Amino acid sequence: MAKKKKVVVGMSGGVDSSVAAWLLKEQGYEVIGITMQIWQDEEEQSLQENGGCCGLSAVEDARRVAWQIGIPYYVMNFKKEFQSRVIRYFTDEYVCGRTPNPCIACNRYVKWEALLERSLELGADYIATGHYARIDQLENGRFALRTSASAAKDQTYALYNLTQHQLAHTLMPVGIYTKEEIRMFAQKLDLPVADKADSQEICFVPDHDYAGFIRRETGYQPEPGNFVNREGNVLGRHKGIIHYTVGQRKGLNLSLGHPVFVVEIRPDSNEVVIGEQNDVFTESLICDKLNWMAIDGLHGQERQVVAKIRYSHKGAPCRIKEIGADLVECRFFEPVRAVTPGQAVVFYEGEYVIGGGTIR
RNA sequence: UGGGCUAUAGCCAAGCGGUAAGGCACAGGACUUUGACUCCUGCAUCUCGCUGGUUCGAAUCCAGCUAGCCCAG
Repeated sequence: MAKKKKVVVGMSGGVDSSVAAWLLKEQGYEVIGITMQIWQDEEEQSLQENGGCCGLSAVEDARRVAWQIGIPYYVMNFKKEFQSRVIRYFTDEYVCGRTPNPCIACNRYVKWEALLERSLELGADYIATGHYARIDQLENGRFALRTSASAAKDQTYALYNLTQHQLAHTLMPVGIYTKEEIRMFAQKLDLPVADKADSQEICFVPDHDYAGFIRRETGYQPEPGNFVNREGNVLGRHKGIIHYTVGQRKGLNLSLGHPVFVVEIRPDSNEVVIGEQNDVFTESLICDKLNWMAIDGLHGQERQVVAKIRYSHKGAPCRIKEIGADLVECRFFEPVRAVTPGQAVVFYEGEYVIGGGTIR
């Protein structure tokens, strides 16, 4: 009798990963539940009612779910990895005038790199999560993310940076279902987390004050500077570049009679450039730190793809081509709003992620 | 210290005797596993620079005062 494949499921305490664990058990895997402790202080559980994707309310909920489903459950400490690969990256990027996406870094380096390696060491064959995405092995032998069966809840964007090795050892059992279906599973199973709200906001900044977090975390003191328009005229004073991102309207405290937006952040001169709605649209971008998925590179070829430039972007058709080593230019057919340095751009062909990079 | 103009919420600004539009900003909420965007709601009631007066009734008319701007000195 064939030995059961062993899967470690990362359980956040939310509905999705809870149902994922159950689905895998139903499918005949030997399932082990793990919650990754990544940022909280143990005593800090009090403020956890809302939880993040990685909250610690988390542990209580996940433990109960695991017990209910009948799988072993453990908590593993990944604070060190999270600190160096997510929090430091996050604060560094803002200080440099860029806008990081911590979830993407967390996925690649913590949820996968760290959890997968430890799981493999423990004899697991796969790790699994509750992400709304699918993984297929293509004819060319490569593994690629495929959009979730329900377009309304697709999380491939945040996962574009996974490696071939990581994808080869990953299962995402909820990717073929809709959120509603997952909740129904949870209700039928009478899981305590069936009605838990979706996570949102940066999990390690529950009060939404990320600038305050950067100050407390690093001791960095934001330096006030000028808001300028494209002609270089000073429009007002800003609170320090970490408070802003391209496309931002709120919080500028600029009353010019009509809405204005951040169009550029200049860390060297400590200026934040302000423009009109139109000024925030551009028709091209350049990205680096590429990660190829369905293909292993462009090899000098141009390709027409659909690119998403932020998590909630519907995607825009464009043409991509290499313009240097680890450098791709992306030209959109129609201007896109608020291309933001530091954010990821992810390329899709049909339902597959072919790759992506970091906007520079 | 001659003449003229203007003083309405944080900013801009409607209003022209009948019981304070709108925009921006701001706040709260929705949306969202990042930051944003977007949407919804709220936002002048011993109130319209101050003090009096006319009137049933004034931000709107009158007088004086104060402040700022412009022209002439």
